[in-house]
Amino acid sequence: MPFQSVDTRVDFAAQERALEAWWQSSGILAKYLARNARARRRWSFLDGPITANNPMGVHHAWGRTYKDLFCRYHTMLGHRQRYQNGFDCQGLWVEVEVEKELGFTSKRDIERFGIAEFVERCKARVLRYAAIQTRQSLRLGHWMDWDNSYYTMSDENNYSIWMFLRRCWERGLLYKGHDVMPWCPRCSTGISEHEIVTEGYQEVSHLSLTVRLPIAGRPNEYLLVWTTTPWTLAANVAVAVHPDLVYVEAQQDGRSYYVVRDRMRDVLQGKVRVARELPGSALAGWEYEGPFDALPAQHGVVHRVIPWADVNAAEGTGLVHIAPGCGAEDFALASPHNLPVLAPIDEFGVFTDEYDWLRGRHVYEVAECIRDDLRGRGLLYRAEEYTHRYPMCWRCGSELVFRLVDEWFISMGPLREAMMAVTREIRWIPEFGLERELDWLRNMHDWMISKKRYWGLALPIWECRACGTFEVIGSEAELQARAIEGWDTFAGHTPHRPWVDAIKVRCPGCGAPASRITDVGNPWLDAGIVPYSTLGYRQDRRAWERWFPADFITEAFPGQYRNWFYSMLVMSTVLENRAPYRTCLGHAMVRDEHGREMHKSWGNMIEFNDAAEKMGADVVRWLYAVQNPAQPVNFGYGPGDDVRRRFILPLWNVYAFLVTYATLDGWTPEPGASRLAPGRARAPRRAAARDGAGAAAGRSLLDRWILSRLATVVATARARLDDYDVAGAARPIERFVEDLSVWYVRRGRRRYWKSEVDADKHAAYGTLYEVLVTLARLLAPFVPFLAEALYQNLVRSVDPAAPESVHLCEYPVAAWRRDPRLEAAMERARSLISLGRAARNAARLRVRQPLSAATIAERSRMLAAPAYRELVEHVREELNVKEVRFARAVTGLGRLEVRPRFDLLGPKFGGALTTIVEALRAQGEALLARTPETEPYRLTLGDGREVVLERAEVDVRMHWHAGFAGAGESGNWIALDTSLTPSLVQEGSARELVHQIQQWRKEAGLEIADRITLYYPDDDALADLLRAHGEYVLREILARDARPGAPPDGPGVHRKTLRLDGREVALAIVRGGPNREQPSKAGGSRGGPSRAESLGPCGRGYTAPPAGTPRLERSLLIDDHSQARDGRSIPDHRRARRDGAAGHGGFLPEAGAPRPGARGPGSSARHRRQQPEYSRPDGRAARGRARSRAGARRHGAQPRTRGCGTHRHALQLGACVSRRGAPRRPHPGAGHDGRGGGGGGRAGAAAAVDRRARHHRHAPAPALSSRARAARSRRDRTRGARAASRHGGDPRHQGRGPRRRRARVRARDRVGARRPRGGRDRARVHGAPARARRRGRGRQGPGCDRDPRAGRAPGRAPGEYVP
RNA sequence: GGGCCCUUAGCUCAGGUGGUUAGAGCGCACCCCUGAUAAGGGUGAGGUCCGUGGUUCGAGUCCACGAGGGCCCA
Repeated sequence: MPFQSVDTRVDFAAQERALEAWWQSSGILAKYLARNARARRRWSFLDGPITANNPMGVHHAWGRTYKDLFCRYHTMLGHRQRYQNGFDCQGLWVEVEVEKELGFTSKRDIERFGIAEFVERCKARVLRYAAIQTRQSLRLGHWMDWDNSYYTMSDENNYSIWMFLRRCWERGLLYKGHDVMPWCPRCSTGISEHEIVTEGYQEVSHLSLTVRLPIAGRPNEYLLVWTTTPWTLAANVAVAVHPDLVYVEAQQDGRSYYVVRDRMRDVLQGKVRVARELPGSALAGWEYEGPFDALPAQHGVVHRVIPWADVNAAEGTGLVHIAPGCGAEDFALASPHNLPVLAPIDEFGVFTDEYDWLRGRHVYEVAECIRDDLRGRGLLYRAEEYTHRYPMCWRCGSELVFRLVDEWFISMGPLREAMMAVTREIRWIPEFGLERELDWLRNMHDWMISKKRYWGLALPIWECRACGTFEVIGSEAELQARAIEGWDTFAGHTPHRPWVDAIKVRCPGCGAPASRITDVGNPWLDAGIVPYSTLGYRQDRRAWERWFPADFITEAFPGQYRNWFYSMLVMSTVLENRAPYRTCLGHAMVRDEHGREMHKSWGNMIEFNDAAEKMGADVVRWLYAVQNPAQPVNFGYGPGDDVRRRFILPLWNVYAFLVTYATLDGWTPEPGASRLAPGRARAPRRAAARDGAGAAAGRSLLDRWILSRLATVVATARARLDDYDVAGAARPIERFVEDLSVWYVRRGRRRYWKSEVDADKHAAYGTLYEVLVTLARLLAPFVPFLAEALYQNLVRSVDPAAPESVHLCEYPVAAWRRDPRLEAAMERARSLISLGRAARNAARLRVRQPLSAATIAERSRMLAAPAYRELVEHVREELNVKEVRFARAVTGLGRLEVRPRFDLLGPKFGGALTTIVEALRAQGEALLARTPETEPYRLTLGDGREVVLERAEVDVRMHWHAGFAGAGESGNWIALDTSLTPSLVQEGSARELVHQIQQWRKEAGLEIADRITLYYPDDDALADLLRAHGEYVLREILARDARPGAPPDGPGVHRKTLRLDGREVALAIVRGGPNREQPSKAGGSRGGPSRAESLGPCGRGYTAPPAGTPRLERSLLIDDHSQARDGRSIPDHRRARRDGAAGHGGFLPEAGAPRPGARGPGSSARHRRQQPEYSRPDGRAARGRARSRAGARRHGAQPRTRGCGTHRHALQLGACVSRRGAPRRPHPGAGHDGRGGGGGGRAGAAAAVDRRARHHRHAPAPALSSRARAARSRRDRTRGARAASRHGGDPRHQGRGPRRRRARVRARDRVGARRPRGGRDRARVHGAPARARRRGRGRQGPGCDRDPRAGRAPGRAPGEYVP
């Protein structure tokens, strides 16, 4: 059965939905889960539970991509797994959302509503969102055993925590503590320290009071204290001073105020007089009258001044109001100073009975009353608004207060060392995770595990009201055994409030009935127990051991070092003193595509469902896969589109290419080839043997190269995935796909087009097929949908016996022969092609013009080996030359010039320089030839002396012989023979004609398969061209015939005057015409020589689509973009390109004729007519040209001229690239970009000349005139200033010149001449110490005369550097 | 105040254990190709690798100090 046709314009999201449906209907997921059910080797993954409280976001998709990827990878390796997903169910975050649903504002609402009903609502919400998240995860392609997810609200999870707490209690780690802690009055709960994250603080404005407190026994003397929380004054018991700071007694209006000296001017308004200075220690021990001594709670409190080292003089008065019941630091002072602790507010933030007139008032609303009361009693010094950062409730946004509470804690001190030891056993990725975790452990406080809420773990602590004894119940069985009442109420319910609260047990101390404390547990207990609860620890210890510890966990690391990673460490250390996981991969946060945090309110949040539908899940996954997990990812539709264009589309197009041509050729893989991916796990060796089995005969070097690359990338991917390095695997795969697309397929294309079916074509199909099938398996864990789409068509459609899904296959092994030499040689060939193109660019020789030869001079002579002749053939074809030769040395193609660096040698040799210059001129080439690459030059002077020149101290440049243009890099050169023979020119003209007619065909609206007849002027020189190349031309343009003379009138006749070789040629094409032949790729001229081959290098092998071209091919080939298919608008720049192509395809329209696509009066074609020097005989494609000219006009540049012009036939083109250089376009700096021209005028012009001179890569830089030097100096100042302005005007940045210059030097090296040594060498000033040398390097070049370091440099004439 | 991390092109980022001339994508300029075409390719411009000092034959990379930013803790 043949392949299914492939659309290159696939809707990936729709395809993903279809595949998901197919997986569902075919039960593939179930088969995947069962695939390794009996495997001996296990891989244990433990899922960090996702909070099932809202739909999942794109940030969850990052971790879920990792989770799914590694599970799939290990599945394909044949490892048995549990595939269990987890949902986090209990906790305040769920309560908050349910409260919102019900419109509640406080805990009282919940109690009125009924705890039982409220808890049921919480459960229902969790189940609802768990289902939603499950669906979303499946959309992401996240395959887990979704019917077997764990829920932290399950009985097993809760009872496992009971077991853990019981163990803590038995070890004496559990205690009830009093603490002053951040408290949310609205939620009526304490907020643990690690819940007050940075975002938990906000800028708010509070009423701040400065209060004077009368000192006992010192009439008219007052302590001045300052507070931003007036309500805490009611609980004041002390004032703290720093014993070592200097305080003053300041007199004002007949009163004395004590305040720290440094703050006196800020605190005291108006005139003051300093009576004396005294250390804080002198104040300590003084007693004073409290601000609210009349309140019942304050009865008997003696207010004292106490010393405290943490007092500072940065704000306030230097005297700190202390209320131990209202602040954590204050509370810490209570015990050492024996201070009473007053707790003024209840759990709702309301003042208690002992606060008299404040009783019943809310802490949020008393600031003004307190101010007024103090003012009325003459104690207020000042009141003002004060803005500061203040902690807020992370759930409801209410301001937190500090409150004295009873809470339950696990003491961490005894666990600290053990936990740190356990932590060190774990592999942390990124590595700094270890330090972060250890740092947290070093600093961790006792863990507060209680919360005064409703929906959560029922802490199994039963406390006796009578005697205060408490105990911890460790299991449901124990609870039943111990229950003395309430069991009937509880039985049949989950261990949650309110049902479990009904149970009473007998106090072991006094025998009285003890009740459960009403607190629920910290939710991190719920998540931390899962290495035990989900693996059956309580049921079967041996079964548990098979999965414990987890091989791998992964979550977002901000937060989890102190949350999930941490709570698992605590619980596992207590229970088993073992690490609960072996490898912990943390990843950073998701930000928007501009790097900003995502916030709903900022409008830059992307919903997961939107991302999946707009980008596709594979794009989302790949975007995460290539990301460095340690760095925040910038997520958005822009980056998603990058992924699509960069990776997904090229891969898809290669796949479509194979399928299209294989279908046309009727090619199918050999029977063995489709068995590449068996479904059952097998020993790696056998898999390896099979992966390499397709190594058929007839494979070209190109085939062997791509298979070698494939083997390399497969090996890399496996090694990186084994090391939990996703990006390390994904990035090389992406590079491989690029190689496959832009090199293997592009270079190999004609092998698929050609008519005959031979071994080479089989090898081409077989190789590309093997690569793609392997890629499908390689990519299956990364992009499961795309991989499946490829696999289903490439494998399943031709081999029903193959595994049903790519996800049931084995992961590929690197079985093909790796040939590093071949890979290196191919790199070399590609590099030489790139250099050759650069040379063509520089010589203004478009690729369409064939040249006679290219000559390669290679340092290591890698390509000259007979075995690599095929690679040379690629070079030849890509560069469109008739022949590639090898030269022993590049010196035969040009003259190497060795020039001294006057700026460096001058200071070194002084007057002797002239003899050195002469010697260099005389023996330069010989010197280069005999000096090994890494050694300095030893130059013999005329008088017989030898001097040693560092490689940096000379410039080496290449002057190509006339008729050559070349480029080199790293000792490898390629030179093009630019001489044109009439025959070459004619061949180029033929291709030019074809090119123009092809454009015309498009413009005329001809279908790609339409046949035409060409009519041409009888007496024109075109006849010669057609005589020589007619067959080629006709074939290319799909013409049945070319006829001299005028065409008949009638429909389907198109006339046009083309511009060819500087002449205007009036042509006509007519659709249809006499039927001369029916060439057909599928069945036509098979057996004859392939068109591509018969044409030689200039024939690009145009094979006509057959008469009955199948629909599938047409969908791929037909060039009809007149309508956007789905109504999407074409981006402007693309439309411009399209219009440009249709409107003026490199020829001149007839005079006066309106041109389709012309865009207004300034359009390029008209401009061209008015500026004949623009006319180009070669008719190069005009799109970019038109744009560039438009751009040039905008920038006021002159039209460029071309020296070769219409006489190009007769010219030896080498003249254009002779040592004086071809006429050039202006240097971009000379006005195009508005940069270099600066202020215009003479200086600007001189600067432009200077730059242009330097742009002449083959021309030695002229010694600069003093005027040019001055001009450059001015220009450099401008540039420096501009650079400085980019850096906020910092003059340190002005010396940017050297960098720029180095870049220019490099560019020159590449194209024109090469100085075969490193830039670092250049800095090796003889005898100078390293540091000075580095400075020396930085000194050369423009801008250095303003370099503050320049004065320290040995002298350099500013104009002497060589650009 | 302590710990950890970051700072490389206009933007976003790569750059094991020190080693030729620091790279990619996007953007920009120019060009090519027109059978992957709502594409593709090439060439080029653009860098004080945050700064200073040190170690070293050699530092983007190692060390110290400093600056700015982020996270965590106090």
